[in-house]
Order: sequence, then C-alpha cells, then structure tokens
Amino acid sequence: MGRAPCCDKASVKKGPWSPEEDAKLKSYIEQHGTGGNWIALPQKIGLKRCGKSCRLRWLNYLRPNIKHGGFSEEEDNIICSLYISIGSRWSIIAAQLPGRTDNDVKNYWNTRLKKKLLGKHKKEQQARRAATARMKQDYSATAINQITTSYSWPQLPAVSHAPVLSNPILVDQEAHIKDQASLQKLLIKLGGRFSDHHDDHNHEQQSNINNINIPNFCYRPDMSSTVQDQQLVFDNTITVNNYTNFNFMSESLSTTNTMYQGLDCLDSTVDLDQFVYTDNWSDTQRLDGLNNNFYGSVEGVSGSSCGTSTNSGESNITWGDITSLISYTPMLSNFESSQQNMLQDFAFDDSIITL
DNA sequence: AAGTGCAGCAACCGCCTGATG
DNA sequence: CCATCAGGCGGTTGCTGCACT
Repeated sequence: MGRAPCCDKASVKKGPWSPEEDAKLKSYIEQHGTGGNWIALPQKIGLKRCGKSCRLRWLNYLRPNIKHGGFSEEEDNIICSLYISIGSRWSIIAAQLPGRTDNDVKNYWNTRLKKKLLGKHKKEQQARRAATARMKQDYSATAINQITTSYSWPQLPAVSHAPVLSNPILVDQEAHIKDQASLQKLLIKLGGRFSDHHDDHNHEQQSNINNINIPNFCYRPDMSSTVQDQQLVFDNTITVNNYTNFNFMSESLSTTNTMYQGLDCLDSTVDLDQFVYTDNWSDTQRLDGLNNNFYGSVEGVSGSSCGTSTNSGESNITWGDITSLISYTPMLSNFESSQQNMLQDFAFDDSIITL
C-alpha cells in the first residue's frame, strides 16, 4: 500500500502555472514567507495547487536571483566534475552554482552537457590514445618486470606517496592529489563516508578484473602487505595506484602483456551513469558507491561496477569519454572558493584513507 | 503546408529522511 | 520506540516549439 497523497489530487490544479498564479504565490511569499508549511500555503493564498507544486514553482522559477540557461564553461566543469565525484546529487551540485536549481542542472546535464562532452571527446580521443600508447612503452621498461604471474605482488620499496614511474607527468601530480583529498573531505562532510572494508573489496576485485575502469578518485585504504602504497598517474585526470592496477590485470595475468591490458582499460567503454551510480539505491548504498569510487573499487554485483553492464540508463557516454574531458583545476577554482572554510576545519585522517 | 521526430524544459510522482508528538 | 507528516530529492513524464522531410 502506497503512501497517502499529500493533497487531494482531484481538487488541485496541475500543469503549467499561469501568470496570475505566479503573481499570487510570489507576492505572498515575498510578504509573508512560506510560513514553514508549504502544504497549508496554497489554501492561504487561494491557489488550487498542491503545496509541493507551490514549493517547486517558487524554488525553481519564482525565487529571486534564479538564472535560467546560459551555463558558462566554468559551470560546465563544475557540474561534470561533481557528477563524476558524487553522481546525480543534483541538489549538492546546484548548491555550488549560485542561482542554479537542481532541476535546472539536472535538465542541463541530461539534455545538453552529456552530448556536448561526447562531441568534444570524439575529437580528443585519438590524441589521448596516442598518448596512452606512448605511456605503455614507458611503463613496460620500468614496471612490467614487477608483475608476477601469480596474484602475489612483489614487495616494492616502501616509499610513501612516491610515483613509481619516472614519467614527467607524474611529477606535478601532488597538488592534484591533494586537491582530490580536499574534495574527498568535502564529500565526506556532505554525507559520504569511508569504511575500512577493503578486504572484501580486495577479494572482489581480484575475482572481477575484466573491463575495469578508473574513477577520477582512486584512493584506497591502506591495503595490505601485498600491495604497495604507491600511485601511478597516467594522465591529468586519472589517478591509479598499484591496487587499482591490479584490477586492470587480465584474468590470464600473463606477465608482459597484462599491464598493457590494464592500460587499455583507460579506453574501455562503460556506461557513465552505471559507473557512477545505479538507480534504486538507498542513500546509504549510494554512499557506499561513493566509497567504492574512491577506492577505485569494482563491484560487479553492487552496480558501482566498472564494466559489468547493466540495463538501466540509456546514456551512450562512457567513463572514458567523461574522464578525459574533465580538468580538475577549473572545478576547484570555483568550487573550492565556496567550500574552502568547510574543507579547512576537516582534518584529514591518514589512518582511514591512504593516498 | 502538413506530418514527424526530436530537444528542451517545466512540472509531476513517489520515495526517503528528519522532525515531531 | 513508533507513527505520522512535511520537506526534500531524483527520476520521469508530457508539453511546446523547432527542424526536417
């Protein structure tokens, strides 16, 4: 049995709002406020509307300082970056964009931004693949020898946070990593959490290692003695640690070509919507999904899977499509400014999250 | 000019959460 | 502790206008 309706559906008007209704609602709220009770408000005004409808109309259209359309490039970046990070939490994303409503952001993403990104991505994909090919060469010279034919990882030198590769790209990543940590902290504060169930993740990742993709935030907890706590950074948008690399391995794990296969995953195609979130999760589950993203985790069953296809969502945009488009810095230029205070008073706990 | 398909967007629906009694 | 309720949220629907044939 479903929930009782918030109002009498038969007696309320539905559909587009008339200018007269808008004027009534706006005038009343400007003079008296909402009174903290949206349900009772339409009766006070004499509107035959559902309270929820009034609230939505006010928040999305009548409220002062609402902007419609004309999203800037910076706003695009913020939306994309946050979508990658936290998924379709439109209210949170909209909160970072003054004058924008969650509905607006949601519509903008669904109708324009995804397509815009996809079109842009097509032009860049070839160049990116060429760069990836070059990195494969570099990597093979230094790292392939570290890979064994079993699942047991060799002990690497215990150099905390040191890049494994001597690739110049790695050198300037520290600030990037710190920025990710800042965002991570913010996300925790916004409702995320980071559990320490990495043993389970480890197990699942070891058995689910095909078609793996990399989230933008690939933090993981301090795993175990078998996996070194180091990071590889393949480009400006994707951070990978050894643990994640492990996920990249093909099931055959046949030494020399396995890392190549892992690197190939940068171009693999996974439905973005599925990667970031799966529908019908509770908030708790979504937050767990967020954790998984930060772990760089892959859980085929849970829906945060990178690579196991599911059937909800119809986006043709892939993870690879999006991540290659997102530049991290533009997001922070605005995002960080609005959230800086929040970040500063939130101590980073290395015991929980190891970079 | 008429029909069709599609994109954009406003609004609705139903579920979840937190507050309150 | 439980039930109820309003607010909030994300997903979905349906209307409108435009482009194309």
